[in-house]
Amino acid sequence: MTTIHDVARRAGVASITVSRVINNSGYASEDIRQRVLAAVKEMGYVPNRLAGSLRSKRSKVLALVMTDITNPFFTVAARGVEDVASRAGYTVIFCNTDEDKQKEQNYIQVLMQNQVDGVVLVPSGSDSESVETLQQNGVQVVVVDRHVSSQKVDQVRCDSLNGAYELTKLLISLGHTHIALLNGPQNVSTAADRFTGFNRALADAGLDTASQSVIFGAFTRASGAEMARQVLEMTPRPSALFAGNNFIALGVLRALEDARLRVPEDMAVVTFDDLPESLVISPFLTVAAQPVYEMAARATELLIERLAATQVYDFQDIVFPTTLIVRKSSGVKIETLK
Amino acid sequence: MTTIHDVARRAGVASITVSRVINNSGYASEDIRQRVLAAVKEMGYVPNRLAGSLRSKRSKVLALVMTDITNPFFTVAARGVEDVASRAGYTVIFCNTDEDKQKEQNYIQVLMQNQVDGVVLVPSGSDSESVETLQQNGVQVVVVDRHVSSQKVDQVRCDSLNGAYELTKLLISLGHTHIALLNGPQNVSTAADRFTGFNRALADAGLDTASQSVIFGAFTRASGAEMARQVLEMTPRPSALFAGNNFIALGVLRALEDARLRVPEDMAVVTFDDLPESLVISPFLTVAAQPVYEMAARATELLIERLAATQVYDFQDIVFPTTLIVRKSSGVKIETLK
DNA sequence: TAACAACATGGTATCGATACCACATCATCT
DNA sequence: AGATGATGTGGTATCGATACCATGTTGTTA
Repeated sequence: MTTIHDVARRAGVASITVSRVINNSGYASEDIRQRVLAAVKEMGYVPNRLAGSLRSKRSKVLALVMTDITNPFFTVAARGVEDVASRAGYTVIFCNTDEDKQKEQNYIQVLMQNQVDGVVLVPSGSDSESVETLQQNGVQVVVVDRHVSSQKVDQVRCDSLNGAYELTKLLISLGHTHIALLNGPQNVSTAADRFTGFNRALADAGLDTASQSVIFGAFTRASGAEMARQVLEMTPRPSALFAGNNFIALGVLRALEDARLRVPEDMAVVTFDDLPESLVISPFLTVAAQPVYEMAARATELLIERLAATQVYDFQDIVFPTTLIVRKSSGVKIETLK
Repeated sequence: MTTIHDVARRAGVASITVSRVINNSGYASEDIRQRVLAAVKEMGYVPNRLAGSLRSKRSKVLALVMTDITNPFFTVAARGVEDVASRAGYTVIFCNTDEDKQKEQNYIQVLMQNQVDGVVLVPSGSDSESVETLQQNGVQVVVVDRHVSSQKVDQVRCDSLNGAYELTKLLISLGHTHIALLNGPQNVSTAADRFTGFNRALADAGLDTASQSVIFGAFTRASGAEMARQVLEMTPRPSALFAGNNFIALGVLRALEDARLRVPEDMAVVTFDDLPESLVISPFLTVAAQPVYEMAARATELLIERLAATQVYDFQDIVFPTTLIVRKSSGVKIETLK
């Protein structure tokens, strides 16, 4: 393979000059610039970034560690990260942990070994172990979507508590008194916050929180369907279901269809996260929508700012608001039906 | 950051010995092995792979360059690649090209700069430009799913032609004489092969191929819906639709639902690729299923074998058979209905 | 016109690991 | 006993780029 020295020899300059030209750093006369670029082209020179990063101690690579690539929520987030990163000259590596702590830690190790400059992390749990591991190794981190206990890291997320509060309040205002929350894992902050918001809305409305059904499962279709089946067998059966995220909602819809229950006539349904238009028959789910793209983009900006910064400064905790979008799935006022 | 030299000093050995211990290469007495591992642990040593790869000229990193990460087809393929790769000690980087030639080339450049050892490539077109670029830079390649014109590369794919032939033959045997093929891009080999298989089945049955509707679009839900809408306005309207892949099928189903057409009563539907159970209401699509996981795994094995090989050998072209799975969406014999 | 900044280019050391070679020691075999 | 090969350890050069420092030229300003 041709190296920077080969190019330099061909162009009749020093290798450091070639480096300056291809990186647009330092000065270079137009004459030399042309000669170098010509040599690069003729020889099909591809710079070896390993060597460069080794010396400069900056790899210009970021990683997005997320829990489920197949979820449109994270697909959109990935675009947000990549757009901002590539604009700043960074490459992004995508890692999928499947909500598995072990996989997450493995990836963290591999990323550190490969000297990534920074990590956008969607943690699989609420502890800050991965965050600390990275920081101890000099890798910058931003936590997105989910909150971790550490105070010493930038965090960007949505207001799950308030979103859940609003969704629940809506259902209550429609006359529902028995609502089931089909949630994600209890140790994930978004699930915990949605649980809190749910309870608070019930309490504020003077409803008994103890008599509501709350199930903690996983943020997957399969878990959503399974939790819905459990709920349908309860007596008395809830009149409304609150799905913890988009995938749980899809599972819920499937279980309801299997049980020949209509939405919203037989069962009201609301959920977190909007689904891209292409994934659903037609938009009809009432949701607390999160500005995913903006969240991911903002997180990446924070990360890059910190990488560029010459000194340390306070960690930020940014919370985006959710937007309540009322569609058909939440139904109309129960009294109206009677 | 602690380096291998720091660890060596702490353990009272030479750095090369540390290298041997952590890589399990060469000899090391039990005593020294313990001392080194203890030092590694105490100091939280994380090897710098950039340095190692620079010297050894092997990064132990592979890349999977695919066209649509959000398609379950590729999600499964990704697992196939990763499983085989990690078993052999390789890390995998995932790249998504969105069927965009430019993006593909950009990724290829970045991957070469970062010295990946090999690439599993799902090409966005049928030319072999990316393959050649990689090979010229000493990066091994295996082409998966889609065929490229080059003879000098390992290729692994499914028998799209025969799969399409069987699906079409099935529709014909059910009495359909006017079938529309809603296909992917014409310059993608799988779409082209399915087109050929489609035509061959029609010809073999003595049907006029010219009078059938064939539309080339994209392998997406949106395109599937759009093509279906076009077809529904035709006179005479086809009685069966052949979707070029799973996403096109989902778009088709949506368009049919919007048009209040029932499947299979009002319109028979068949497609390529099976969908994971979790994505559909209930398995009811008649499909030509492809062994995606096996295909991806086999491709990765070929790649790794070639990386381990000490000499060159003939390139392989492996073709997996498809499996016809008949479900409800293809309907029953038309005469039966009358 | 002296002084100083901006422009332009190169020499050399170095990042952190491993390749390669060298050199002991020890057990085993004829 | 000497040869042979497996075992065990280290010294030094090197991968390909960039950091840092040095040096010369040109233009500009007081």
